[in-house]
Amino acid sequence: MAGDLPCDPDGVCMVCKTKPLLEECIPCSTCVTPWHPPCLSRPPESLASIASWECPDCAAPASGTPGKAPAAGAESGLVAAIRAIEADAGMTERQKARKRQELLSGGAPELSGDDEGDDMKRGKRAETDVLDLLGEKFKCSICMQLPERPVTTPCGHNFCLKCFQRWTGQGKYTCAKCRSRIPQAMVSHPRINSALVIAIRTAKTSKMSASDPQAPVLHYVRNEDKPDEAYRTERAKKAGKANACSGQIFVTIPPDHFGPITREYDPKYGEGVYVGRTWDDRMECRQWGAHFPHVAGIAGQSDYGAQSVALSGGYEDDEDHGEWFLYTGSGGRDLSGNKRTNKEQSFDQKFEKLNQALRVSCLKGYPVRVVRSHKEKRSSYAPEKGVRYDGVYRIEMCWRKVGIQGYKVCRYLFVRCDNDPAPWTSDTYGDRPRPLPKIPELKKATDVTKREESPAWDYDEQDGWKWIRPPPPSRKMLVSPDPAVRKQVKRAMKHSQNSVREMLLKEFCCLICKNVMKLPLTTPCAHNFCKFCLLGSFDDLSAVKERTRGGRTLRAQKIVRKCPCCPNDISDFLQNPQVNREMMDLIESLQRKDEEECADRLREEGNEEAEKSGAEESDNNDGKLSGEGSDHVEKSNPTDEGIIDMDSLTNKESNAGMKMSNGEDGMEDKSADQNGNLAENSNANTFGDSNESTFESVEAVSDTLVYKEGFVGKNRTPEKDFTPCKRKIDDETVLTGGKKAKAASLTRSQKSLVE
DNA sequence: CTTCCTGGTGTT
DNA sequence: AACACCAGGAAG
Repeated sequence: MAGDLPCDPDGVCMVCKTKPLLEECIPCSTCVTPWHPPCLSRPPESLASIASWECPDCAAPASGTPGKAPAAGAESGLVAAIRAIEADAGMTERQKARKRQELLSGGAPELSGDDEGDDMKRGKRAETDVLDLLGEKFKCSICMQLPERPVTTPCGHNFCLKCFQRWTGQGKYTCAKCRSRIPQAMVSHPRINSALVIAIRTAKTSKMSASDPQAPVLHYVRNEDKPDEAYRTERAKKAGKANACSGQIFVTIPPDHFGPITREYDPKYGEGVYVGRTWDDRMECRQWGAHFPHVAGIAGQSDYGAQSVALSGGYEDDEDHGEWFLYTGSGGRDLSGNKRTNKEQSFDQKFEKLNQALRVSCLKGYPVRVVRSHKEKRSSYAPEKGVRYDGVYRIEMCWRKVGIQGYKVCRYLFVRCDNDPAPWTSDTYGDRPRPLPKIPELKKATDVTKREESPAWDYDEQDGWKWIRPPPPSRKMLVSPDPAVRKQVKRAMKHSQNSVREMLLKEFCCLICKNVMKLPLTTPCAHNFCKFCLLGSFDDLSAVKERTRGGRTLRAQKIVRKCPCCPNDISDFLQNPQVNREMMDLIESLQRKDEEECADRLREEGNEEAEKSGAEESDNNDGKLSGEGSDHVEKSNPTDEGIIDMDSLTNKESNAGMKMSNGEDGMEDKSADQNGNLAENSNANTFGDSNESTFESVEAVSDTLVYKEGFVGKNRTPEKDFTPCKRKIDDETVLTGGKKAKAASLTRSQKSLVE
């Protein structure tokens, strides 16, 4: 059984290491990977069965995630379709690969509504280009497909998580492509390269959703006197962010809002909280409404339902399988004194309070938002750092059982039901209804609760997941929607439509210099950096400290070097870091294309400007943002410029970097880096003015709002006594680009303090 | 890594 | 007003 391996990309059988002729190999009918029959433990019996032969990997899919495969009924059709593609002599290999991908990702992309504007069409064309590029550049070296849940080895090769795990599961601890050793840590805890995931997915899907807000009830809390970031009151200055107060709430959902936070609730950027959105900490997550409680894992009301949960490793009974997980209720612990958390359980959990709230959501079939925190160390699906929004799940059933610590715990089966794919997959489409996984512990469960009525949130063949019955009305309804807010939302939504390539390039940022990576390295902890940035951030790269004393060499001492983004020791990786070639190729192709498009756009805009420059001037005099033109200039400039500037910079730099790469190491690179930063700062300054005016106008709008109650209570006067919570690097705000306005680095309250 | 310990915020 | 809560620095 073990030991069955396919041929590698060069056609060399991974078992016998010979290179059989192509005709000698048989392709798997599903994944089309070639295999060397003499090396198979169970080769196909007859000639006839070769045509429909499935490789060991496809025939025995890894257990675990349910429903990942296409619907059973469609399968035979799928296989036939793939074979038809393979048999088509009129297609090049690339075209075939492309077709296979389309099939496997759930059918050809439907290009609906061709009546969209020119912009949209260009967008679509760009995407398919990018998808082509991806298909060319990125292949899991085992299955030869676009990597699914990609992981990157220290030697710079990319694999599907599953292929990788299958490979290492067979006791192979060397790279399937280059035979370099794979470190044990990566074998036991492979990390998904999320930058790659997002890139692949952005290329596949168009984020330009057509959802037109049909007058949602906008909830607005009076909190504009709060700073943008979490802060601490005079009294709370002692300890860390634990005692911070929340900054502004940016979204306009009521605190008891169920389901996704869509763009119409986001007057700031008009994006809403998209799946995969990550924040530094729980406070920031709270500010975007994904999960309001700062400490608690469950947001909800026992008589009403639970809106969201956090998976952050607080309860050892939790079990995370990505698309579904088993969640543990809260309570059962002694929290007397000022303990926030106490891992020790000393009594049984019951279905009351927040546990009951979850049960209500289960019974009603409400969507529950899920955030995962980096603190959940046991899950492969947890983010590397911060807190990430992973979409909505439904609680299919709940029960009680005796937990690991011997007391009863409440248990919930969460199953994903989001229209957007999860952050760890490069799927194009979101979830489809999937069969419930087998839960062995159910045998010993008590108080088993299942939903009787039809779920309020359910799947519709046409529209995907949606409210089948109306969502529960908010009990904290506050304001009548102000037309100004709606206008603001609309404007923000327009601006959020970045071009695919811009988004992609943003994903391929070096986490140190924040520019698009050149010579990208992927650490075993799945962080991406420019080679020079990473190497340059360590002054001495020798593996060990050679301690010499009196001419004698003492025992060498290993040096620990932490990844700049996480506490992992990457000193082994630094000994022989290999550039992720595939990623580099892709970045370079993207940059080339981006230049082309920029040129295109400039030409077009030049024409447009010329056409209607007369009309615009009168608009601008008004000062208020009336026309799209002025609007566009004001708000999109900072992001646009930032990106364009970044690119041109990187291009210059990468040229320089390439030439330099022959010569000596980090010195030059560092100076280049500094240049980059300098340039960026000056850029920020240059546009500071326009930014500020945008800000003021936005706030002026907010101030006109009516409110009944707010989050600011208890006579708190943050302006007078807050200190902002520490931020690591100032330019972090700048670098997140469009997400956070650059002006945000200086909050309004801070400004007033300065004055 | 573990332990200590602060005093936010929503719910009861 | 009391209570509960899957934080998060800092120190050991």
